[in-house]
Amino acid sequence: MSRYPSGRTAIPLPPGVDMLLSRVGGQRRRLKRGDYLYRYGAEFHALFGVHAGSFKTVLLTEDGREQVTGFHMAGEVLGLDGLGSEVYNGDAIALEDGEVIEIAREALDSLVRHEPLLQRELFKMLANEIQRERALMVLLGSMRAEERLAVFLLNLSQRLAARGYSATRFILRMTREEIGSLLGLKLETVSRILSRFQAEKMIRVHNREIDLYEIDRLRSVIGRNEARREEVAA
Amino acid sequence: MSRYPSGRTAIPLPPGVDMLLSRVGGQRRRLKRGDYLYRYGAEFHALFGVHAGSFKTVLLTEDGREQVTGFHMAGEVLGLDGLGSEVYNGDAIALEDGEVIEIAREALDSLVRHEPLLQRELFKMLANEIQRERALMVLLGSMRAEERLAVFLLNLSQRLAARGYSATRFILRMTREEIGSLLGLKLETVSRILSRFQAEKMIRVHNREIDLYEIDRLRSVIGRNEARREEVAA
DNA sequence: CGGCAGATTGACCCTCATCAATCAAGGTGG
DNA sequence: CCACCTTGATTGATGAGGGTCAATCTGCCG
Repeated sequence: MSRYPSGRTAIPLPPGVDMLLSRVGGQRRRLKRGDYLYRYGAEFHALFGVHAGSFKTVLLTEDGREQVTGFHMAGEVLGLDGLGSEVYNGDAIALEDGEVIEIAREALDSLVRHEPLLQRELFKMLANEIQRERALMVLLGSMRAEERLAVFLLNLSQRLAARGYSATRFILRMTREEIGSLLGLKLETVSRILSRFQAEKMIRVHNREIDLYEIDRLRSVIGRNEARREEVAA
Repeated sequence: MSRYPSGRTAIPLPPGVDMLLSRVGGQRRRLKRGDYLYRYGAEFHALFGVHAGSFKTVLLTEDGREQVTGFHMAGEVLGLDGLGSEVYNGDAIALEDGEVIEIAREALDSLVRHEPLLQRELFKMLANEIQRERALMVLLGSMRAEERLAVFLLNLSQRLAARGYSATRFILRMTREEIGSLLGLKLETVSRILSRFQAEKMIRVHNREIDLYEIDRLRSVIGRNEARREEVAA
């Protein structure tokens, strides 16, 4: 289960993504930090498998609000929500230089028709996205700031580890403001709580560099408030 | 495109749902208030089209949190997120007596294989669910309590109107606590804000009965805070 | 008629937003 | 190569919006 894919970067892809890319992977595209992968309202023409770098997806509302809906790294697929509609429903922006593989809608459509397995895989990916967002809803709806940050750090750590990177030492690719936007907090709050975690010796923060010293204690931050009502059921 | 599927109540179904039900609709099932339509972790065997009544979907987390993820009425389809996995990922519970139409996975699988249109429809429904949840994320992440309730009331009103019911007068099928759970607020806050809206003569509340007197003012509650930073772009 | 779940309202307090000052790190142009 | 400027991060002081605790009220059902 634990592998050290060393190499330039031998990234273990999730099986579904792997299948998708090997069958319908097309054009590659390089992006520089700040580049838009796609924009809100643009015609949906392809999914994108992230090959290198990281991205944020942003949702814009009519009334001028904007909110980060996720950070995405190698091995993840962007644009899924466009599948059902004709346009992209938000922006996707590179947080650093990166590269994606296009999965053209056409190629997808025709292949999916003849490949039940692939079709199943797509449904699964859509469903996973729904799951991911529900988890965020719970976070936004019921967690206090400390818990949100703990979840955020642990989630990042876990995803990086799954890709063969260190689970305890990594670089944040996004600003405090972007983190705050995802978590429903202001950047000052994000900053303060990271500092607090550091003061409590659970982590070390220096700008974008993060060291997780005590993952267990970090984990125990989650749910250390809020009435735990059950414990023992009648 | 617009059809009025008979019945005592002429409920205009969304076209996708209509198609789905007419092609793969199977067993009907009656439920009483409080009954579970499906439970977290149960094997996924069918989607459900709501034919009458209303339901709440609830997400449960490992650490004992639970959160309402949506309220659903006639014409909506439940269980979509199970498509990609083998189990249901939350509970669905009847808020009042109701009836659903089962769409068995088997029937679905085989028919979808030969029906690109139906397949497309399913993708669209999944994508819509993602959209719906993103909207909730923005609500939870960036709106104040008043705004959340305004959005909630307007959304309910609009969905009821789309089904042929009054847009200005309706009965809430859920408790204050359930509303709060969806909106990330405590029931006391929900109650207070409804009272405030009433004091400002925008609505009338009496327990579960709601009258929307001034939909426009209610609409203007949304976004009447929060720095509107652009207005005129450079 | 009594009991109970749900709703309302009040008082108080805590968390987080807001406003603001300072600091650190890059990038750029001289 | 260094001074300058900009962007992002940190930290403090203050206050408001909701959470929490608690009392009361209202239907509703047995």
